[in-house]
Amino acid sequence: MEGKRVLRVETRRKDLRFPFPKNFNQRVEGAKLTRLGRRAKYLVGELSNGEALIMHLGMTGRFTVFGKQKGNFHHAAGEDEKHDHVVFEMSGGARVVFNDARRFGFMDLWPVDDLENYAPFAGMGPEPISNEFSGAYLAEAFAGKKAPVKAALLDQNVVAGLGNIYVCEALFRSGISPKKLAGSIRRDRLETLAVEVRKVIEEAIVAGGSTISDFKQADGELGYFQHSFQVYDREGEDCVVCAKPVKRLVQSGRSTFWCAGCQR
DNA sequence: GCTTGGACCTGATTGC
DNA sequence: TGCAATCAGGTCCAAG
Repeated sequence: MEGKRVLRVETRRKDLRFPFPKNFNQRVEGAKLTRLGRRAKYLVGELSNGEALIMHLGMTGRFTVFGKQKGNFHHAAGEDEKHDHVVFEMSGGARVVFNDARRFGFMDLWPVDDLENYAPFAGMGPEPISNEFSGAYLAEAFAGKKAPVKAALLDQNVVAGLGNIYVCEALFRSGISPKKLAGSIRRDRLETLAVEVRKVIEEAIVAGGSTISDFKQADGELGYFQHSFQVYDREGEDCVVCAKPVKRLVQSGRSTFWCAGCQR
């Protein structure tokens, strides 16, 4: 999409998780997408008309690129078209289709020069792969926190962009119990945690993400990081380190997978 | 002010 | 086989 013009936008329903912003199609059509970036789990497309096209995949959202483009990204029609909710027709012939069965994703528009005041971004923590994120940062962010470290790492105001899978994996690699209160973890262990969080994210990106049921990359490829899970979705299986069974518990309504032998 | 849990919506899986 | 219950990668908001 980057460098291309949005020739036409087709919204096939009036809302996703939230209603589309007012006059969404008209505000996007005709604009050139000058830069496509990301903040946490939000995709941010900067448009030539000064607005930012903000897109979130929710849990089951997916963008697929159809049409001829440098010989790649040429695919047959999607298998579940009833969940194709938005179609962007780009200059150059590509069709970018947003599909989201569960409709937890959404799209929004916000002035590019005011993104720091976009509500979800205000107060958001640093990116886990940025220089700002470190053991020292975690010590400061966790100070006085009585929530379990699992819940604290999922809080986007602490660190931006970690989800349930990667928090479970990072805690396992760090040897830290998900039940440990965030404010009670020693500084040296937070240094380890910061390193492992970064490594998990970087490895997952290289592997093309995690496909549990329906995630696909833009070219239709599946992710491969699920083959590297050490605890996530492995309840009852042997821990890869100590062979004790991996446990599951529910924290703040989310499943946590962990090893009681390795994580203290 | 901080933390938890329900709600949002659909589909796949499990159990009766 | 068929139906109901449960669970799922995220985020927001009300209640505690």
